[in-house]
Amino acid sequence: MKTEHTLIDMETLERIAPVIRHTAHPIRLRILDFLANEQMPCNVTHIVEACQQSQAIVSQQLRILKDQGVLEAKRHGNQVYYQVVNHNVLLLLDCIRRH
Amino acid sequence: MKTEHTLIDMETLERIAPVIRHTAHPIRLRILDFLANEQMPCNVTHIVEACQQSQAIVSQQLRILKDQGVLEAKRHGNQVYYQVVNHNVLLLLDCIRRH
DNA sequence: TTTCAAAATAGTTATATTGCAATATAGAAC
DNA sequence: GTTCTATATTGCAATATAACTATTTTGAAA
Repeated sequence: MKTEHTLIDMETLERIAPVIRHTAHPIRLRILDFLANEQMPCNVTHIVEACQQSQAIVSQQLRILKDQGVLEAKRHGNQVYYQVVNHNVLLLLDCIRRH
Repeated sequence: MKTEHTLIDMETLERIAPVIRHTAHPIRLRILDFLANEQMPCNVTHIVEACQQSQAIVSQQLRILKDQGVLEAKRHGNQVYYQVVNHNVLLLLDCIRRH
């Protein structure tokens, strides 16, 4: 008896692969790990500290994650707070912890 | 009471991110999904069929996955059989199925 | 309205990745 | 050896990504 073959279709793979690919970057993973730990929206300054990278670089990475629909941003006066909205990508972090 | 912060260290992220990044590619995910389904080493011709791509392209993708330590190849006479050896990356497929 | 802090964007250069066509290698069979 | 089948590699050209510096925008406060 052979196991049923139901491969994920290519359209799905083509749609999701870029999200994972864009997420699989050291700084961006750090951002996600940090936000997941904090369990609340955090402002950019706070995230910059957690990453130990320049503000410009972190801001770029935040934008990439936002473009991929992984994060969402909300401005409160002077500051912008980011939070994870695609919680599936957090599975990547579990995947890494188990490595 | 605040939750303990133990972020994954940057060295680990820098080491693992490329593996995930190289895996997050439509054809390479398809290869993994196929091999995971077959549950046994498969030869290149078989994999090419599953991918519906040219032999050259599939061969390139196989090499990339091998370089990343995701797959291993064994030659038997004329043919080369590939199998998944880093089973952690299969979590990506679960991650995609849940999307 | 000037100033300041927070965050985003632009511009640039270097490097990596992709897809594809052509060619090469490895082993089996004759 | 020659031929055939299976697989790998090479060389491009196009495109994408990375890192970094400098500059700009935004909103708050003086």
